[in-house]
Amino acid sequence: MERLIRHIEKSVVLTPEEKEIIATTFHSKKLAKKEILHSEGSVCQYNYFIAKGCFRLYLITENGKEQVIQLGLENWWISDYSSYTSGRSSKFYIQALESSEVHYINRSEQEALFEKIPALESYFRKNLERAYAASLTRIEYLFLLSGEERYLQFVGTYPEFAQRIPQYILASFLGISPEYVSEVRKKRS
Amino acid sequence: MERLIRHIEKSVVLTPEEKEIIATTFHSKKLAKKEILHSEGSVCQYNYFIAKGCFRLYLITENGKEQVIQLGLENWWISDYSSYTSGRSSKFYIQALESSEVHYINRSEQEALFEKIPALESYFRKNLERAYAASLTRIEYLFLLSGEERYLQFVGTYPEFAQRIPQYILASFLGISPEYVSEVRKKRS
DNA sequence: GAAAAAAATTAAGCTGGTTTAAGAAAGGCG
DNA sequence: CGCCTTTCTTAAACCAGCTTAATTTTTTTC
Repeated sequence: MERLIRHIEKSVVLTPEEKEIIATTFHSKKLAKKEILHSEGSVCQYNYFIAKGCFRLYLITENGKEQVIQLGLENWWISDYSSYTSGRSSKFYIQALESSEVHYINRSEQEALFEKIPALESYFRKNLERAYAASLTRIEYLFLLSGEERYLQFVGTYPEFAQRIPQYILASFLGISPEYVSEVRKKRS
Repeated sequence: MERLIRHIEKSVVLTPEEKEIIATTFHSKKLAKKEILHSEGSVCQYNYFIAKGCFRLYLITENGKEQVIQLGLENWWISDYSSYTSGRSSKFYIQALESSEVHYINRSEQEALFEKIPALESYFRKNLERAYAASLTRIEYLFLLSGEERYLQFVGTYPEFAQRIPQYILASFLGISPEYVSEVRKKRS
C-alpha cells in the first residue's frame, strides 16, 4: 500500500494514524495479463488505484467490436465512474494489459473514510480536478488533431507507454483503425 | 446567490452561518449576449457558476476557425480547468451566448473556503465526479456515434437547449460542419 | 522448438463528412 | 419599418480514414 500512500502524500498531509487507517481499509488484488477486473452488466462497485501494471477500460459496440475509452497505468485511478457514483449497471469492461496490482475501495467505505480523514476528500477532489482537466484536453485533441496527428502526438509524448501496449489497443484508444496506424508508421519510416 | 446555495444544498448540508460566508465570499457579474467572460492568453483565475443564461468555451484553431469545446447552462460550473488549477495561461475563450449572470471565486478564495466549510469541498468533489463522468460519456459518444447520430441524439435529448443556441455553435460542439447539419436536417424532414 | 493463436501489414475500393462558394432567410438595431 | 449583419441552406467536387480480405510477423502455449 506504500505506493498509494506516497501518491496521496504528494497532495495532502497525513498523520501516521491516518496512514494506518488507509492501509487497513483498502483491499488489494493481483491480476495476470489479460485478466478482467470488472465486467459489463454489473455495477462497478470499486474505485481502483493502479499500484503496478496497466489497464484498459473498453466496451463492446453493437457490431461486436471493442472500443477502448480509457487507458491507465501506475498511480492512476480507474473505474467506471458513471456506474461507481450512480450505482447503475455498467457498460464497460476493465482489463489488465500486463501482470498488475490494484488497491481498491467501495463507495460506502470511501465516504466513511472521508468522515474519518478529511484530507483524503481533499486528495480526491484535487485528483478529480486533474482527471477532469485531462479528459477535456483529450476531447480538445479529438477535435483539433487528425487521426495521424493523434497517433504521432501520443507516441512522441509517451514513447515508453506506446511500447507497453499492443498497437491495436492504442489505435482503438485514439479512435483510428489498426490498419491506418500501419499506414502512418510506414509513411513515417 | 440563492441559486448557487440551493445547488450546493442538493449535495451537502449547510448551516445558516456557512450560507452567509458563501454569500459574502462569491462575486457576481452580469453579461450581455456575446460578451466575453475570459480570453485566451491570460490565466483563467476564476471558477464560474452559471446562475442565468448560457456559455460556450472555445478556442481559435491554427487556421482561424472557432472550435467549441464545452457548453454550459444554469447550475453548471464553467472555467478553463487546466489553467484554473495549474495557473498556466489559457488557450480558451468563454463567451455568454445569452444575457447571463455568473457567481465566481478565485483559486485561493476557494481553497480558503474549504478550510472554513469542509462541506463545500465535499460538494465540489461530488460535482467533479459528475463532471468527469459526463466528460467520459462525451468521449464515448464521439467514438461510438457518427456525426449524424450525435446531432440527432443531442436534439432528441436536449430539444429546448438546441433551440437556445445557434446551429453553427452546436455543430462545432458536436464536431461536424454547419453545412452537414443542414444536410441531416433536410434528410430527416 | 513446433504448432497454434494473436497481432501487424499491405493494398484496393468505398463512404461519411469536408470544403468552397453562392444565395436565401432570419434577426437586430437605428 | 427598412437596412445590415448574422445564420442557414444547397450543391458539387473532393479526401481522410474505413472496410475487407489476404499475407506476414510475432507471441503464446504445450
